[in-house]
Amino acid sequence: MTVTETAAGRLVRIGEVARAAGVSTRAVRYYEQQGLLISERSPSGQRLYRQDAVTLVRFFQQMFAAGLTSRRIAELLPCWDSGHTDADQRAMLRAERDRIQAKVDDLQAALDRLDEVIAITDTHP
Amino acid sequence: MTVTETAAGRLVRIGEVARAAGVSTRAVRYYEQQGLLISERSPSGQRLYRQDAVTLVRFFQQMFAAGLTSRRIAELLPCWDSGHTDADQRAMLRAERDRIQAKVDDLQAALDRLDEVIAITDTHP
DNA sequence: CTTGCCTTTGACGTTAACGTCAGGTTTTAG
DNA sequence: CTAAAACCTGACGTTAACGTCAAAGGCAAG
Repeated sequence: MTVTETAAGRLVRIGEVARAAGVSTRAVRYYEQQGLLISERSPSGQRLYRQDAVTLVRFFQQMFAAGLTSRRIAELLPCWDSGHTDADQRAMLRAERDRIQAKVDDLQAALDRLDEVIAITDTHP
Repeated sequence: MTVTETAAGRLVRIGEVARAAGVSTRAVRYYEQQGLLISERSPSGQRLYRQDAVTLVRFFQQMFAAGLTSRRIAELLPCWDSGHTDADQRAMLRAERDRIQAKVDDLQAALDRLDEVIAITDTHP
């Protein structure tokens, strides 16, 4: 309990963030390099993250799974941080939303194709 | 109309296949190299495909979009060609089906997150 | 003090489905 | 016949999100 532990929360090292979020430390360093995470540094140079970094990393994983690049996520981060958005950001949000929706439709179509084949091959031993 | 043009259908060159399926000729050669397509060769060495190759290529595109690798598609091709499947193939079919379904769920979750943000930023100019 | 785990920077490796260029042959349109 | 368009093989380039290894420091426990 040092003087620096105020309402801002406890600071955690990279390993704890990685374990809590279910990713590698390499991934966390990569996110920081891409401008997705910010860290303070201990006197010896070790990264210290705020504990909400764990939530952020989980969110990044979800966006990556949806096909967003780290660049795009970085461009849209202000929408979460500040709640403020300009016209460009709103357009990007809708574009990504539409792209994901199209992808869902594609996947659903592929799923239907596979289910057809499964049904046929199951009744056709 | 040569003697070889029987009920098997007309043979088309790679460019026609590519255009009809909406891909590059490079992609078609790649598919053949991966064992997804078969071609006869003209006396001068040009690839000649059966016209149903177009349907196949479109199908490959759909499977690629669903995250299947060319290797996996090649392993499952007999399920379409012959209708016959062994236990391994049926297991693979279900595994891919489940993986795609999980991916759809992930995408839907990401979509909901984005829609939340869009709703907030739209009412919060 | 030393053992062992955690962290650092730096840099090369991976993967899949092609893109792209080079240099040469073939087919087609006129 | 000739020029353009299409085709061939071969081979290197691309991309994103990390994996992996190297060499070296840092930190609590016993």
